[in-house]
Amino acid sequence: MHDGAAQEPVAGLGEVERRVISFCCDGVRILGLPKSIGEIYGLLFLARTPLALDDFVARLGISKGSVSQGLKLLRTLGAIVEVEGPDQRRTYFQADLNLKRLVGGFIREQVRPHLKSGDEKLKEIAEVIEKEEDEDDRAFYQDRLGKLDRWSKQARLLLPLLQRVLGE
Amino acid sequence: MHDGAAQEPVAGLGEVERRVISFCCDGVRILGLPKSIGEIYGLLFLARTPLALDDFVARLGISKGSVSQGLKLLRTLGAIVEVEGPDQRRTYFQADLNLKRLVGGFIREQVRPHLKSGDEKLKEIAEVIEKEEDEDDRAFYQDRLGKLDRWSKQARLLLPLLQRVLGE
DNA sequence: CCCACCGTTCAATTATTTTTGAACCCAATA
DNA sequence: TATTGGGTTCAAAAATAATTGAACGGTGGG
Repeated sequence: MHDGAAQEPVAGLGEVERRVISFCCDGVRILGLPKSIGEIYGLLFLARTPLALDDFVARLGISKGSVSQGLKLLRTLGAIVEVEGPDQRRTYFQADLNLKRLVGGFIREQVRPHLKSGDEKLKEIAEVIEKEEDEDDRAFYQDRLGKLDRWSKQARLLLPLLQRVLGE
Repeated sequence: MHDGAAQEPVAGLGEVERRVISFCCDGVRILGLPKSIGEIYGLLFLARTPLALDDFVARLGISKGSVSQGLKLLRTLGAIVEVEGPDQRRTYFQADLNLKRLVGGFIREQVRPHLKSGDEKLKEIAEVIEKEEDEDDRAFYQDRLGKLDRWSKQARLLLPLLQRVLGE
């Protein structure tokens, strides 16, 4: 799949920044998010003052569109938060350094919806199996579906646990 | 990103099979694996007898190359297992229905390597920070790096717990 | 009420990942 | 030792995802 090596260097940044940003890119990659998200979060994570859209464009060298979308996603995840800044007309952001909230946001926005739609699919499958004529087939399918149901339940059970363990 | 809807129908299969396979595709997608992996696992999950490479090619309508690679990955994950079959010359497989082993394999093969290389990156960053001249900058960077270190440790801590909770 | 500027949107482009299929290797068989 | 058939490999093609940039909407200041 992806091998974790070889990242194009990010221009106009100090070495620590470049490396931390690269680390964040790896991190969001594992979560299935695009690199630009990692760059934006990484830069903000190391920023001593709030940053606004144009700061990301200038320092990371990525487009306004990408930054706008990235900030939107990170905001809905709760990974960054809007704050006041020097220029009244701009929207400034700070990184939220609380891991618990970060994980919570990711689960809420990216994981739960999948589990939910998965559950609906399982229900539909159960209905289809009901209609199966052959007794043996029906029993076999029901057994297998039971497995899937249990797996899905365990996955859902896991989430609160996950949040608790990662609680700051 | 991906929205969980709209899957092209799989030909030559019963409705239950099609649906379960689609469910498996969603599942592996969440884990960041390609659709073909989900198709292969799904078909095998519903198979009453062991299947060999050509069975997957014929029933799923995907190429020999994809099936070969998919079986290889699923085998290293421990999600499927080689078994004897009617034709001595072929290699047959069965799905492993034990969730614990499945999760264990995924963590071992897909998660741990990332955490490991992440740790190495953090060590390198620490070294770079040491060289920072400015006292304030160094302190600030060290604080932030501490955060990342803690997060990385918590992620690693999580894995055994995960396996325990999902233990059949 | 107009202008200037910040941020959003989305069709087109670019980058990345996945799949294909033909060439190949190897073992079993004749 | 040639042949056949199962399985692997990998370069090329196809599919998918991410990024760009130009056009647009809205807001605050003049």
